[in-house]
Amino acid sequence: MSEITPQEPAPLSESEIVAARRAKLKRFRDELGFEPYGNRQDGLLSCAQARACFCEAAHSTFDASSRAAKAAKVAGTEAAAVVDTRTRAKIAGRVVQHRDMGKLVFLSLRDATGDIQISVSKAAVKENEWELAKATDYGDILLAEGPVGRTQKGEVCIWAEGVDLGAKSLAPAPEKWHGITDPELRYRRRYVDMYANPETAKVFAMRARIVSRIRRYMDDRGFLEVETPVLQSIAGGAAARPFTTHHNALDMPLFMRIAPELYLKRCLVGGMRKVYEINRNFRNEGIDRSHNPEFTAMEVYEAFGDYGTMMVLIESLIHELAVSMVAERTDAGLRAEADGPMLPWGEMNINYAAPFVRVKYEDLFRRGVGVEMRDFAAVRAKARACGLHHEAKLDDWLVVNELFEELAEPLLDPCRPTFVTDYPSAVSPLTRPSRTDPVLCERWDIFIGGMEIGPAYTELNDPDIQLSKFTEQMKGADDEESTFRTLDEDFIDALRVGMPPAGGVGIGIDRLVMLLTDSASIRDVILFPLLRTVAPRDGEASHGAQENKAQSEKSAMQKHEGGAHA
RNA sequence: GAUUGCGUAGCUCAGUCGGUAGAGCAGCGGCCUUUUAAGCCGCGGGUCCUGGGUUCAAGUCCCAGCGCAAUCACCA
Repeated sequence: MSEITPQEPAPLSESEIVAARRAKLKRFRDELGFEPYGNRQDGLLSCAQARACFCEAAHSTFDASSRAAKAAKVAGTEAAAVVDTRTRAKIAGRVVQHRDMGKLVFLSLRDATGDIQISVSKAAVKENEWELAKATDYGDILLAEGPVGRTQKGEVCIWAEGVDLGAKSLAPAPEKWHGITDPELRYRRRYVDMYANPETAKVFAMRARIVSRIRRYMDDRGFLEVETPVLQSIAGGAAARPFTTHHNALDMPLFMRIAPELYLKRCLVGGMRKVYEINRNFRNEGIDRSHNPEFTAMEVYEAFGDYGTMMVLIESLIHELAVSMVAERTDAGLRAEADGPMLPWGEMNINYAAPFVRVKYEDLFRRGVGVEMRDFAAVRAKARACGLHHEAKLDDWLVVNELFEELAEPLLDPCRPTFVTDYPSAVSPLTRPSRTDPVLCERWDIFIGGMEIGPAYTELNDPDIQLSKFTEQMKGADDEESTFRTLDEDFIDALRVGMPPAGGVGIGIDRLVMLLTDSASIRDVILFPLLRTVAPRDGEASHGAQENKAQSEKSAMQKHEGGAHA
């Protein structure tokens, strides 16, 4: 790896900007004696820490005493020594501003914590350091060391007494004011987006804290975090198309999981009382503002709980997260309102006050559709009146559900988190029917901002009912679906061993992060969202592209070999 | 998968009725020791997404394709 000798491959198509940067790299190394790709550095402060080092008293003491010394020098009198008690800081950051005043250069360096200005004076640094500061490009990573003071305009500034090169950047930098705005570029070159648009980096820092708070919340309540297979020979636990893959040595077809559900339930059978997994799922389906083919969810199961247990758990979790976001996002002028934490989401202002709204499916249906959902004649009449033309082909309950989605769901207030409870059994085939009314099942869905954040169930743990429902479901699957649906007999076996009654819930973490960080698209909260690959143009066949090609050829060969060995 | 919109310099964007391709930033050369998107003087930089077509002439009009976005469909 380290044996690659530095050289100038300089493809013909290279732009003059890149050529200029390469020339500088060479100059920094050969003439100025800097290592363009840096070395270990100890004792670095972050930009935010360095800014926090500023002390007004030390600054004014230094300012006064150095002015006195200067005056004394002019007057030719004896002066007291300059008093400098300013804190010194050593920082590293990417150059995002470069203002060259002649014999004084102002630079803004940026790291994940923010920006800090440094000033490099010709008189204060070594000759080669001065030349480096003069010639450095936007995007280079620099190190600076010196006292933390202030400029005449009041900006906190490190008055550099030493400058070093952390890493030379060869890439043309984005516009220093607008950053990059083209969403495609932002997703494809996220590493540029992250430094050019500090908002991006901020969202991902918030995401990390949200996920960490979720973990702490679950851990504090005695839930055990587990990890279950991503590669599954039967992709169960949800109705979705899986991605397919293949294990060479075992010569076995495999699926990427669409849900961890069936494995987490096995954990309950094994004796875990409370489990959760923050899990990446993969679903081979369309992409839009709230769907990415791989997404993060949290699934939770609690033995001897039910869907009500899960409601209390999730309501308080989301409420707590909202409270902490209000506290954290002071920049957005947020505060805890008397009637609950409010967070903006696009044009909306969502009120996370607990308790959340609760509405029964049947009641919402009555309000939205205007007829009783169990009165199928009235339901069908209404469907026809609404122009639901394929109504005749549908099962009664499917018509109910279509009308519900069309006419009742829009009644939900997107600005209030809402639990819709007690769905008809017929539309949730794998759910346990209600103890009091078998037409209904013990399930809720939580909606926030018009998005479905997740469902919860009182889990089905009767192996015989589970088996017959699975079988029934597979009969209804069309050809394409049935290719992916296989009866998970081992799971039925597990239920036969005996699974305690349980409540379970799945929460879409990406969507929750969208809401909490005011992000419009799921791609804004996923670091590297899936994009179509784009063929490199002629003359642009870069190193990376060739490598990729070589790699895919290699893996194709391996696959071939795997097949041959079988 | 369908519909609509967008694709112009490294980046952010103009480009009129079809008539020689523009600006700011970035880059290169010069000046400048307190700037805040610093400023001033000068210079270079284009596969107008790709391929066809119409036309004397296409960044601009038409067709097809590619990519992205939005909406819908599929889907939790």
